[in-house]
Amino acid sequence: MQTDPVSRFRRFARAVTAEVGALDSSFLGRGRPLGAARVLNAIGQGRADVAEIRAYLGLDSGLMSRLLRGLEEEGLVVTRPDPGDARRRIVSLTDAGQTEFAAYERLSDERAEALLSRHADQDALLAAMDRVASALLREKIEMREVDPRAPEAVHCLQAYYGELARRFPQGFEVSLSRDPEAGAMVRPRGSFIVAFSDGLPIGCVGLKGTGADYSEIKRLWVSPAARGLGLAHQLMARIEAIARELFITVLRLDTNSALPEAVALYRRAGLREIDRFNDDPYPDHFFEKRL
Amino acid sequence: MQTDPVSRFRRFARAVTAEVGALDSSFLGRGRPLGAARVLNAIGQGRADVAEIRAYLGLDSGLMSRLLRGLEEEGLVVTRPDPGDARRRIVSLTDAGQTEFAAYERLSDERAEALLSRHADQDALLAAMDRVASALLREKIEMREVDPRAPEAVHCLQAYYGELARRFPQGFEVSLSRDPEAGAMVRPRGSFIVAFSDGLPIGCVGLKGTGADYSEIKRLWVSPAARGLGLAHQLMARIEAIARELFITVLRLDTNSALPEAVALYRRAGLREIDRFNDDPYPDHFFEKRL
DNA sequence: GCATTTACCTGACTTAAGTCAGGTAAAATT
DNA sequence: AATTTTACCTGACTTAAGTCAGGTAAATGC
Repeated sequence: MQTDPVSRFRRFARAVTAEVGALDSSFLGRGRPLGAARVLNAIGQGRADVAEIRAYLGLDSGLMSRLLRGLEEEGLVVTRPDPGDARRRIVSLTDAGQTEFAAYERLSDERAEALLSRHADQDALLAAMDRVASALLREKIEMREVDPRAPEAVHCLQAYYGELARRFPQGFEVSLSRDPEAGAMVRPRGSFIVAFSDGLPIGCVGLKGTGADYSEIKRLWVSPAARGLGLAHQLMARIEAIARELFITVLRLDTNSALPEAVALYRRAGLREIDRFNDDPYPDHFFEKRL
Repeated sequence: MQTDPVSRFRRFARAVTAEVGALDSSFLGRGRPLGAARVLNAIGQGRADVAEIRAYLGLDSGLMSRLLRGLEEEGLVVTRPDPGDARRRIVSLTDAGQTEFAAYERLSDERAEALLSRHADQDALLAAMDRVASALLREKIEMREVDPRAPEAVHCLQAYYGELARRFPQGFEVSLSRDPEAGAMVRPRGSFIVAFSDGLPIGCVGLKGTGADYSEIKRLWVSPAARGLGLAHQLMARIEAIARELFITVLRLDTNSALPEAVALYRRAGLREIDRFNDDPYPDHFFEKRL
């Protein structure tokens, strides 16, 4: 019986090999050997340093040199010496190279679309794919400070409000269109952080300068695809570090017992439970931390 | 922002390519070119017909011939003419070939284990991987009649009872050790079906001959990894076909409103709701279908 | 300032993979 | 029975990928 973890993983590998291999094969759709196509795409993704591309693709220096020359002869890339170190070379795409790279991207998109369109339960499938990818990439999660009105932030906040609406027994009213608190979550009064995993927004947290003698942590959310990876802790640590940068000395936050994992997280993170400090109807738990 | 389906799928492909590629590379761990190793493994998996292996691996007939001869020279496989068609050839592993194939399997297992061990949230990760694999392989689901006391069946039944225990407000008492009903779910009185996806049991259903003038459908279960693929319908259709084979004319079943998707399924499947026909404390919905 | 290291290039080579045009014997078709 | 098709084999060839031993020029270390 193939129910042990190793068998399950190997079954997964067998299942995705065919589909993912088909995606890779878009690198062969334009009459260019795989090696040259991979180099072109590495450059298209923004890699400019020859040594970096070589390390990324695991190529021999001689082979890399020949592949690059081939692309140069095709008129797709140009190289010039690194001004800071004339031994090194900087590569970039010409206009023709941009066009060719875009064609590869389109091919990949088309194959991905064709593969996906064969599946009826796309939402569930993509959710599971997000989960697998987030777990596999968990060491490469990147956090960026963004404006809470930026699309990445709005994406997270919509998911957050949607979840509140589902989980609060009394529901939750979304008033996202013009968030009155957004202005308080930008520097220098506050901040807003979005966590990305290979480009996909998977979590957020806000720091809201209230003008009073404390600041508030708001809208801590982690995508279902990324739960169990310790991301909420990382977000809390990061926003706390920013609070210190902004000379904030007292952090407060409120939450609801319908979100028991949030309550547990705040307790574990060393926040102290305090009395109600606002008259918001939703929260029933209140925390504080002095920095 | 990379939140559209195509970007999410491509992110998934990027994330798994590295890991799955590492698994594939176990085919290179024994000093044999990839092509030869793939042929050896195809034979080890039970493929015996040369033409079938050629089609499966997408090889040219000349190349296949040479790879096979190489393996023969290594003493790993033997070929003999197909007795039914002397043009065709049957390949099988020698003892040395068996040993070599087992070594490849061990390599793959070890790599899989190493990859998995790097992940803390294994249960959630494997659940998501099962879901992805089941969706990708949904056209290759295989249903087999098995004894309800066989390990594959017990695996499904444990999952089934576990889910009942979680979902019934009053809980559910598992008395699996010696299932008194198992004997009524084997031919000629009844039947038990397990659905497999590339070896993993992902669903089951039982047909219980009661001795009375009706038979019962019992223990319809679909793994969370395979929901949304229409498997429950397939299982119902299959068990109904078997009931006809056994000259059963009336099918009954009971279920509980804590399982709304089951109630909805039975209604959609054309079963008629009837009055309570037993004094089991758990069910509160009763269905019948005349064949 | 001089030796060493580094980044890239070049030429000669090997290996793996695959293609293509025949060829043989058995099976299927007419 | 003759023809065609099929399954496999063989030899000659091409291409892609990669390896290895030098070589040049710039940067670095002592």
